[in-house]
Amino acid sequence: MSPSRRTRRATGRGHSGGGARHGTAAGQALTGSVEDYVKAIYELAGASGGAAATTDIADRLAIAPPSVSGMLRRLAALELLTHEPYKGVTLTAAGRRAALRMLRRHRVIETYLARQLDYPWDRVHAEAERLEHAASDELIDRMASTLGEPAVDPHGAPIPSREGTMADIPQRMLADQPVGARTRVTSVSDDDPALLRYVASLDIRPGASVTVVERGPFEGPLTVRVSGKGGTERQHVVGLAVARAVNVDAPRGPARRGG
Amino acid sequence: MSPSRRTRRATGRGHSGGGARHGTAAGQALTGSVEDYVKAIYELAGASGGAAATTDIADRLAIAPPSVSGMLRRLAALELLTHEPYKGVTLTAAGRRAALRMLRRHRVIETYLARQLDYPWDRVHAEAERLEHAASDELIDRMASTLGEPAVDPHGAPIPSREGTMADIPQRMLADQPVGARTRVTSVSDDDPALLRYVASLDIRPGASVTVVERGPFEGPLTVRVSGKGGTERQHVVGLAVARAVNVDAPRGPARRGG
DNA sequence: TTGTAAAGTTAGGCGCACCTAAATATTCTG
DNA sequence: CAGAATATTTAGGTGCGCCTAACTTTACAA
Repeated sequence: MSPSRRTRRATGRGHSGGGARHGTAAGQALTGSVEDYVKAIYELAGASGGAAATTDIADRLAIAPPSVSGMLRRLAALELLTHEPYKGVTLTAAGRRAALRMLRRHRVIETYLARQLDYPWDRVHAEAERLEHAASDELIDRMASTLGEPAVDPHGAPIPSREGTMADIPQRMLADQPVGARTRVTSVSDDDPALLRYVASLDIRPGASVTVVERGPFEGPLTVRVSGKGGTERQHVVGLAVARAVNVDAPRGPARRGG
Repeated sequence: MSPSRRTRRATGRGHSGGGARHGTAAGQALTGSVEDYVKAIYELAGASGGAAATTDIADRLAIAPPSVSGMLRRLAALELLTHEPYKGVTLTAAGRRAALRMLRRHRVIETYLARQLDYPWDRVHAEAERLEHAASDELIDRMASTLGEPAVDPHGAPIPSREGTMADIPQRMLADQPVGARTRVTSVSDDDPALLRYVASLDIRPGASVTVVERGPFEGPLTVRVSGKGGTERQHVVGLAVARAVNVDAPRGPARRGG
């Protein structure tokens, strides 16, 4: 068994340690870390191509700011973003492409887990967070195809297409809606399972109608009326954290009429 | 946004760098590397608890022998194996448990990909090789449950149970069968996609009947008669690499009668 | 039994991705 | 506009998991 060994190793990895784990077909092979950074920056800066701050990235990835500083230098060298020291970073076209690819992976996986494997709403995120780095493009596409190319994930977030385009659904936080506005829930932020479970227990899900009935003073809690799919109508008082996690579409005409 | 950061980071990762990526519920949290080593050693040493050689491990993982030496020391510290320097390594009970867990993950994923996502036979292995490290135990169990707790993977290898036990199907290589023996294919080694495609093209799959008709001299090629499921009967000359990748169960009575 | 080939180990390095502590730049506030 | 608070970067360090080169142990054969 001796000659085969040298041969195989000589063919594969070349020289020094560390490095990328697996190929991804699109462009270079990115590590899981790089993928996480790019996705986080995209989510912070938005599709508009704005800048993201070091501290915000650090916060989102639960990493110390100096570590982020160092990594940003490497991401800039990879031409995934431009870095103006002390100012912030902006994704390049390649960076946005990489980010949208990860967003697609994440959301396709979430949708697949929920629909095909009966995963509960609040657990798909954590599972997808790990699988999105390990799945091949083929697997993602097979999942999407099995699901009939879904347009949104279980939390209502739009799924980027295979080609890397995403519907730009205008999002506004429930927290910003005026009293009396009748809105439709488009999506719910998915990164806190406990909050997600709580929101679901209030029947606040994509598609539900929510009307702001009252608003406490000094950024206080909101009283909202929720019309679920089954015609149910309930009223709740929710804190700002909840109101900020819920995104709604355009107001659907003033709800109040007689008062 | 400043106070939340310190808090979150202080809660999570503690101090120094590197380390495990994600928890696995069973025992400690093992890195992907550790999982690969343990699985490889199990496959080399067999369920019988034999010893594995450094070079063989290195060969199987496509890693240089000194790297393996170093890692074995760490695996020994984790009490997953015992290491007699210059002799070889033997998995402990914990090591065998960890290996069987990985084997289950790998084979459940392979089966799921093939049955639910129409993955071709020869591509499930590579995909599973990456997913097995990222999937949670919950996901594996949901997959297995969806499939009706399958007993074997697409290549015929037995799937360890949730509790970590595996049917010990006696395996013998087709290459070792005597001329005239009529055997049933139990499994086909899955790590070489090209070989797998070739074997499939000969209708040699788990369940097929194979009779050794002739055997070339000096470890030469074998002539085999293959009876597929559809009652087809074909004859092929296969090389030793193929004959060694195909495992068969007990001979099913002598096939020849008048000869 | 002794000499050599093969297998295995030690020694010394490297890149990645993280860390803390300390310096520096920017932004707010009085 | 000075000083404080905050954001960011530099400096120096760690463990992991790999590498090559060189050495040691073991196994086999003359």
